[in-house]
Amino acid sequence: METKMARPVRGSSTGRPIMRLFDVLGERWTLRILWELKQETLNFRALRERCDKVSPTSLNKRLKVLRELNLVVHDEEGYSLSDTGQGLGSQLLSLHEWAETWATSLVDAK
Amino acid sequence: METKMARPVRGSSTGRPIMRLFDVLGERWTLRILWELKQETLNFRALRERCDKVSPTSLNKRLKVLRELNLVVHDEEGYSLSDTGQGLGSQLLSLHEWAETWATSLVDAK
DNA sequence: TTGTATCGCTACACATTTTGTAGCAAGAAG
DNA sequence: CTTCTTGCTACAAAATGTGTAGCGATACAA
Repeated sequence: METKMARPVRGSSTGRPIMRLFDVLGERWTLRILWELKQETLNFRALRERCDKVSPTSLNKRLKVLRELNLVVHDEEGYSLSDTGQGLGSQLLSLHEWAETWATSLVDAK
Repeated sequence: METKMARPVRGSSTGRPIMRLFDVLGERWTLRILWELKQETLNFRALRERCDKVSPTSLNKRLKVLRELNLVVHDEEGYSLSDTGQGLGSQLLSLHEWAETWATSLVDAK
């Protein structure tokens, strides 16, 4: 039984899902891509615009990985989060809420 | 009123906290560092070991940013999450739970 | 057929980031 | 003094990311 999870993992060779996840999310643009796709389905060029015109090279690299990991799907409508990916999207939403309070605390600390 | 939040943000110039967060978390090792510090206070060298011997150069760069953003603190005991950072740590814990079910779904999809 | 437009994506050279090794300076303890 | 551990820096090589131009496929119009 071998899955995409078993691929070489940067930083940790245990193959623990959380490490694989940190790996993927730690690559530039990944979080942002998931964030934008959480809001709506977008085609390649539109997604690029949303992500501050990330280079198509990078975008395509990320999308390829995200599709392999079953987080993003691609159909005639464009790119969107898979059912699994939606779960991760929700996590990002709660991260967003946390970030708002964090920002406030930073301001207050001034 | 100006905070560390206002610093140049890779990918987005709006300065929205979530974008700043994506920025920081999207740098290599940041998520892992937070993860390890969530478990316990560690000194520089110990933290390095936990993070698969990340180069001291990278580790120091990350720690510097995390301290500036008030997520990590450094005292005689070593490095640890700030009160604010703990909040982020909890998010990672729930990310961990999600990752476990994700892994299962990947295996099943095989 | 021949245009025109849009799509996903690739080529490639340049720029930035990350890595690995070595080791320094400061402090504690003998 | 020596020896040990600490946080951290220097620096060159390797890996990763960027920006622009544009290709091949597809769709629709003239």
